[in-house]
Amino acid sequence: MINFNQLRVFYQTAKYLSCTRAAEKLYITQPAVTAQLKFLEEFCGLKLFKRKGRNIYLTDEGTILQDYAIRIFEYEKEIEHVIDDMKELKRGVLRLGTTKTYARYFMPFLMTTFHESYSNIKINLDEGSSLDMIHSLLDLRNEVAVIAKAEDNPDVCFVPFSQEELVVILAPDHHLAHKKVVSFRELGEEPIIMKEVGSGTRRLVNELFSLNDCAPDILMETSNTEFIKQLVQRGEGVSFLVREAVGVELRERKLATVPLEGGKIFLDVSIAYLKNQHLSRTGQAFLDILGKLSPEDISLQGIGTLMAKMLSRRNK
Amino acid sequence: MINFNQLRVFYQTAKYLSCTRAAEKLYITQPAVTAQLKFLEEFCGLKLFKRKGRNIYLTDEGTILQDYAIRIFEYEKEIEHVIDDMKELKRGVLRLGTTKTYARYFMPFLMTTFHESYSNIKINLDEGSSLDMIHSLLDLRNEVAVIAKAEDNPDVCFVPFSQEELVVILAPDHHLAHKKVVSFRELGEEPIIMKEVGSGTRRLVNELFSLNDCAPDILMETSNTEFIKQLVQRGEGVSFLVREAVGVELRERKLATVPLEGGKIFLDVSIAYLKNQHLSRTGQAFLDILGKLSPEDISLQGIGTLMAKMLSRRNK
DNA sequence: TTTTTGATCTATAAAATTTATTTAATGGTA
DNA sequence: TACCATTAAATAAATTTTATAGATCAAAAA
Repeated sequence: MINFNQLRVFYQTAKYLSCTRAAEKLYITQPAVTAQLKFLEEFCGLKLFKRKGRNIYLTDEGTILQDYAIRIFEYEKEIEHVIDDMKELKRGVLRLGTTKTYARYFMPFLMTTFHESYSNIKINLDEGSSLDMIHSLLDLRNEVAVIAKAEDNPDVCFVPFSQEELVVILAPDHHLAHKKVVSFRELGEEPIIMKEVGSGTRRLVNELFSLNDCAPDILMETSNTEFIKQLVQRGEGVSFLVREAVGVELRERKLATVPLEGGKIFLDVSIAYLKNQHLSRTGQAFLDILGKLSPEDISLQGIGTLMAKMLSRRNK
Repeated sequence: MINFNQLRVFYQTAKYLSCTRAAEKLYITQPAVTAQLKFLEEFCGLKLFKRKGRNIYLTDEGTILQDYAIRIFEYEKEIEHVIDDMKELKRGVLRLGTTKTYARYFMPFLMTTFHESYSNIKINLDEGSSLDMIHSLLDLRNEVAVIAKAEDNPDVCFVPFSQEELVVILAPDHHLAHKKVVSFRELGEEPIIMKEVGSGTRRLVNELFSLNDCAPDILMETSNTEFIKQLVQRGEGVSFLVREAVGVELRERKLATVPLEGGKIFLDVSIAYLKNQHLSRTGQAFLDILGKLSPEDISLQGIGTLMAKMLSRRNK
């Protein structure tokens, strides 16, 4: 194993062909240089310098070694630069997790906002169900997740961030479609097309059904929102989705919605990260960006309002 | 300045994702690893590992740093390899000096012989007068020189190596060409074409003239042997050259020679190197090769005999 | 299943040791 | 004389070890 301290002393001495100069550059005394050079020569089993009078010169072996030393210490500079970059968030990775729904409807926006402040941080966006994303945090695959609180976990910290309205969707010609209001009990009679296990939407829907002392009659379950929309459109059953996700279809009357008895329901969107794990600087930076959106934004507002806020802030 | 010891510990720990394993590989105890990692993280101002239970994982920053560490320590291996090669004379440079005459007439032979034993050592052959070569030793430009002893120097060590016969050369139709024997006094009457200042031949010739209480009448001086031959051939004057250098011309009767009164004269060929300077391994190896030719070869034998010897030894 | 036990890791603190550096004095060279 | 390298002893700094604790996991036992 090469002693890099000795190599560094050699490098400087070879550069200036002077122990004294090398000592100055290294902020040590000159005898320390002589000593380290001696150790290095002993280690190599080679004379690296020729001493002539009060001057020193490289031997041929020394010259060969110098070539390599130069590369090593140029490389060191590079590493130091990289470390500084990472410290100053000029370089790094942010591993984010989110659900497909959010990924599609507002993550691009959050990412753009983050990217404006930290343009050199590579964002790695992972998608899956809310539960999958919680697991990805626990497995350290992701650092921050923007998800619905699908399941409580003692090791995960959930910061409420926004709320999304959840709406019942049905085919426009569905027999419930024209009712003024619909109850969970009524919906319990209908075949339900449910999001997959682990989904925050599913958790909320299940909760609401059991609050109303009934249970959903699950016909199918899938993680694919497009599937759900198409199935509902064909009248296979009814489902629940975030309003933002079906805005177009509702407007184009491909899908319909009915107000729920008891008023609107909302899905909490949270920022999740591990409790007992130091957040990386990039993760922290992302939270800071999100934090600037609150606290007013952490209210009963859908993402549409939130995005408007962010946009206005950006324009300032 | 990066502490390479810390980086090395980091490198091994990142490789095995285990402090214990890294400690084994580094032949230190595990707490030493933990400590060094802590120092490195402090230096960087970045978390490099995530601790989860009894395992550790790289953070993103750690992964980036690892890329660089890998390169550094792969490079270290390369350097160690180069050092070994130099030690084992599988790599290196031999800077040799010699005079034009020898360079032409027997250095190629010496070099080939050396190259057979040390095929990876680059030979750098420098040419000049004997005196030039002595200066090149003193200036550390060359390490070993094969020259005539042109001038004594307290810092240079001369090891007699061979002897070359020096002959008078004259035009075949020169009025002295057919004498049985010629004296220096007679030659003092003739215009002499002399080798340049610093030449070993010149020194010997001068010495011999003054031993005979006369001095050469120098018509011209040059370092170029071919010039001398042509000038002598045209009858411009007489000169002295090593017999080996004029073998062809004598045989073809383009030049003539006359025996000298007092018998043959010889030029000592010596191996010269600095007294108070450690010889490099390559230099030492070259001397060893030459040393194997002696001691019988260091006798009154010309280079022709010597080469025959070397050849025979090679064929064994 | 749940609990317990033992093995395995990492972390920490203090002491011991090794390594590097400084101080002071020496010697050689221009 | 001034400058630079070397040497040796003393000192400072770094690294490592020893000893110990805490956490987790897997297998064994309740």
